[in-house]
Amino acid sequence: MLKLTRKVEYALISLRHMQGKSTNSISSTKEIANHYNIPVEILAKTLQHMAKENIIEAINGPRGGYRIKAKLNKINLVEFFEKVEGPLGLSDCFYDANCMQIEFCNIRSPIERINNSMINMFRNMSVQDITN
Amino acid sequence: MLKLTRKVEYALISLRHMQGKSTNSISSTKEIANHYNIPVEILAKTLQHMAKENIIEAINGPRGGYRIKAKLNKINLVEFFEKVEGPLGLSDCFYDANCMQIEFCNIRSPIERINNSMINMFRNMSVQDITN
DNA sequence: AATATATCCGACAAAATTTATCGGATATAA
DNA sequence: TTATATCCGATAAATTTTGTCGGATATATT
Repeated sequence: MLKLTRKVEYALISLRHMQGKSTNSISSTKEIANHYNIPVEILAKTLQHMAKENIIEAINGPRGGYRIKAKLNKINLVEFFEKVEGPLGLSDCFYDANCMQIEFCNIRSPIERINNSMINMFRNMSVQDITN
Repeated sequence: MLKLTRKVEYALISLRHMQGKSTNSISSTKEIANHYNIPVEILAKTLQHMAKENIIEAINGPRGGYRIKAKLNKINLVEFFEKVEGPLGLSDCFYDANCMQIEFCNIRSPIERINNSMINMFRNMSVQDITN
């Protein structure tokens, strides 16, 4: 409950890895996967996904790989989580109402308050707060 | 990602339901399950569990059921979540280190900071903040 | 005492989500 | 031309969450 997914963790690990290197330096999927013991294919997917979201940039061909493209201090964690994993919320009902309880639910608005607190907390942190 | 489980939701719905009734009034599993469209058996488990944790009290026999036992304003959400669902954390590694990355993980301490922020947030809210 | 209604509880099954794998395509530096 | 890298859809495995089943125990009511 209330956990991050591995995809998000792998994404953050990769960003921090890249940020530790000199600007324009390129990191390959294999390099990162080996270094941190991450399954290559799943990391590949994660990196491709981040590239599509313009967080990082892909360089094709041999000696290719990825490097950071976005300003990490400009991306807050809510944006980041949503880019990497999709919509955020303590319950599905805040973005995809399809719930047997919804009609008579007596905790929707209290949970929503808490949800907002959580989201605000993450909105006040940038990706760079983690990768630095 | 970052979601509450149904068990927690069912528990909160039940508590709020009971709190809406006069003191010492008893609510049966079936009553709550029917009212909120919750599968009876799974709600039964959840209520039994809360009874074991002394949050509510079970009355056996016909016309039995449950009523609130603890002071809900004295139970913060971290305690509550942990009683109902077990240990809390953005990552398993904070309470059960068994992770391929752990040796070289470069985001453990940053994630831990965020984890602490989240936990503090929940610690500053009581169950009653939801059930009232 | 018998009965009906409730909790109690372990084992199991289904469903959903997360995590990982496979196969083959495309891009490009050497 | 070749080797090395990204790209990407389909699928499979693993894990977690959610729900079901069967039968036991407790007790108010009749």
